[in-house]
Amino acid sequence: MTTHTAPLDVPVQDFLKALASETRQQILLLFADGRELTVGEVASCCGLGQSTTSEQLAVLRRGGLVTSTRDGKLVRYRADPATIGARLADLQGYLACCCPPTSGTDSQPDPPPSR
Amino acid sequence: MTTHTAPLDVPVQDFLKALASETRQQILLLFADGRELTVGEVASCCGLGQSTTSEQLAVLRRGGLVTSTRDGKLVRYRADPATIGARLADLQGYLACCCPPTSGTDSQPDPPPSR
DNA sequence: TCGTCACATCGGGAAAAGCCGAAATGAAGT
DNA sequence: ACTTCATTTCGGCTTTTCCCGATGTGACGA
Repeated sequence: MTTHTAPLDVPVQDFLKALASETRQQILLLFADGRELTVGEVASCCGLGQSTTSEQLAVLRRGGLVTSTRDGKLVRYRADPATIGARLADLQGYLACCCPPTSGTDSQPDPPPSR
Repeated sequence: MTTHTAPLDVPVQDFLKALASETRQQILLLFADGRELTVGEVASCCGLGQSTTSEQLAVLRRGGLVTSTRDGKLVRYRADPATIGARLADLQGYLACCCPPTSGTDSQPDPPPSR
């Protein structure tokens, strides 16, 4: 019942870690509107090395943000909306223990910043 | 209007970075149910040094997850549900460009995990 | 089989994050 | 004014993350 201090499961941790990088955020945006991209395409779009891109995509995949499939000698990456939604819901559940009655699902326009 | 690759604003970045640390996740759980805690209390609960705890709490505050107020010589920290909700909503909006129709806005308790 | 192309994995160097103890700040109380 | 106590800020060390070039792996075509 009450969301009693559960240490936040690993998939959600990987989700957050994957998201907590400006480079990976940038990469993720390339997959907007269900676009599919290869490693090389992502690399040249971001100006990153090929190996770096492969690694970052692996982190995103571990975080459940993208999936990959082989297509010949290419590997196509795309966003994984289902898992993203699931992780997001898990995160909300985790944070619910801290924001009890605030209708946490709603979007507040602009609460005055504290600093 | 279409979710055109917007680079994710800084407050949300700070939110994600604050959340992407096991230590800070653990700290955050201490504030469940609207509990208020001082730096020293958090430190002894987590087994961290006081200076470390102060720094981590500062990161959480920058991320909009907690707020602080002085109370005499103590500083009381508590969760900031309003800002948390707002950042969460921003994050959902950001991710919406990748998860188009997945009912990402809804908070369902138990979506079957994909792994 | 051999070569090639796309990607993954492997060392390694630079930058950032995490943690600590020590010193500085701020707010009481004496 | 001085002391005390909680917190913050300051060096510094250790660990992790980020990025790269080089090497390994798997798939295709000649």
